[in-house]
Amino acid sequence: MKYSLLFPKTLKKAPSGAESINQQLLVRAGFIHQEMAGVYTYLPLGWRVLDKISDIVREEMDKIGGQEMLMPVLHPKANWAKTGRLKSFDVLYKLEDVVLGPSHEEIIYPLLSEYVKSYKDLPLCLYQIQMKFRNEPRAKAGLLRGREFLMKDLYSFHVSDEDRDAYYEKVRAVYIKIFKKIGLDVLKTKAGGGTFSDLSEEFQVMTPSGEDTIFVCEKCSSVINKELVQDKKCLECGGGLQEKRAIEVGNIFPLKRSYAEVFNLYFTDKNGEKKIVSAGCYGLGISRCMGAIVEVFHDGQGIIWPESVAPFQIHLVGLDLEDKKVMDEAEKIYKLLQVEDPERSRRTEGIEVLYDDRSDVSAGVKFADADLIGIPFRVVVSKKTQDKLEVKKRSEKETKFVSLKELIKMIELSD
RNA sequence: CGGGGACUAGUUCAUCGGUAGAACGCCCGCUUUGGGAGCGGGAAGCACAGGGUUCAAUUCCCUGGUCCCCGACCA
Repeated sequence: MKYSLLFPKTLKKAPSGAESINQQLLVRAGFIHQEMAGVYTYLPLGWRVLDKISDIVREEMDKIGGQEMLMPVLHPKANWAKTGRLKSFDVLYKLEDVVLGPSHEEIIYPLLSEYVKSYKDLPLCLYQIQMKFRNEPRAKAGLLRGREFLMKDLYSFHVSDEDRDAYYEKVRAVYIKIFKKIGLDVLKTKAGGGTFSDLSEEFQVMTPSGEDTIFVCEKCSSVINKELVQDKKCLECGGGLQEKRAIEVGNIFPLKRSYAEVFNLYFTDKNGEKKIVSAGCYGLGISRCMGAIVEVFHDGQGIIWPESVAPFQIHLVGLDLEDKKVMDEAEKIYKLLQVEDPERSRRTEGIEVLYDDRSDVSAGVKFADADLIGIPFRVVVSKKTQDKLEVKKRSEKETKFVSLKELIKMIELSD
């Protein structure tokens, strides 16, 4: 992608009102644009990041037998009346005859009750990645608490609670793997289950800017959400608890039996007996992860994307482009990088490169923009670089002069 | 949903009871290119909306809206 064509350009200042780090940097760097409180447009750069995160999530969901599909945003109001959540789910957006989906039990249970009849139809693991709608009384902190947000929700259905619990363990392990892949260290946290279940487990990213309060046991280091804390004592070992701030990026629930009862989700087992289906639901906030990553990975100049989720791998900066030789060299490198390694294909054949081809701005502007946008590798081509490339990792200070081959090797190794 | 703050050019802000100004950005020209360059010129505004006070309101007062912050809430 040529920077001169990229929509939109960076901003020197964040709009007033953008106070959280993730909002300031994502808005200034041109990843998102706020439309209302808690509602954002994902601009080309931001959408690429969401797409990267989604792809990682998909890959792992598929590995544990998940099948991706897409359920509707508009839900029949009657279904929500049936479960009682038309009233109890207090952040539900209600329209005249429909509600906007904040979660999809009210869709997937009736759906499955039409198809699942036998133990042979189970287990079944279905997921989607979709915008969710929740009328938060106070949307805040950029992408961390929106009223419209991108989420992956997986639902699993089983012949027994034991089978469900075994799968639940699997999902828990995969979640930790996913968060690690996208650069986030998470803590598993015990929490309440709201309208879904009695208890649940959350995945929390510890950071001072987090908007959740969690408690970490000084003795056994288990972690508990504040809603479960009484007397500031650990539930596991009775040890003292330390209060910390964190961002909840995932939440998994063994679902209440009542959903299956309400929507008549039963099956016939081997012995011809009618049995109730056991289920779990597993949420992961894709857009919130994007915000959390920025909260964790940034410095005074801008964002520092982990390589796995960066919108591009290389930010190629062309300087002295009025010099035809330099310009030709930069263009050549730009093209070579993109076709050099077809194994890395995603949107383009080869490495994803953002090429700053502008000839009407100073070097300083280009460097400042590169730092702000936060692509992992900055590669400069200029009069100085001759037949080498000047490479600097966004996360490091030193620059190195390397050949094109060495650069490609660097990128492959760091993957 | 309680408490607080804000709303003026595309953006960040200044102004102030007497009909609006800078910087950045944008457009044109020249100059310039290793950390947000320089000079000159230009375009750019129903001052959130409605009501009041006043000879006169962007400015003071009231109501509403929107956004932000603190709390409550948060599957």
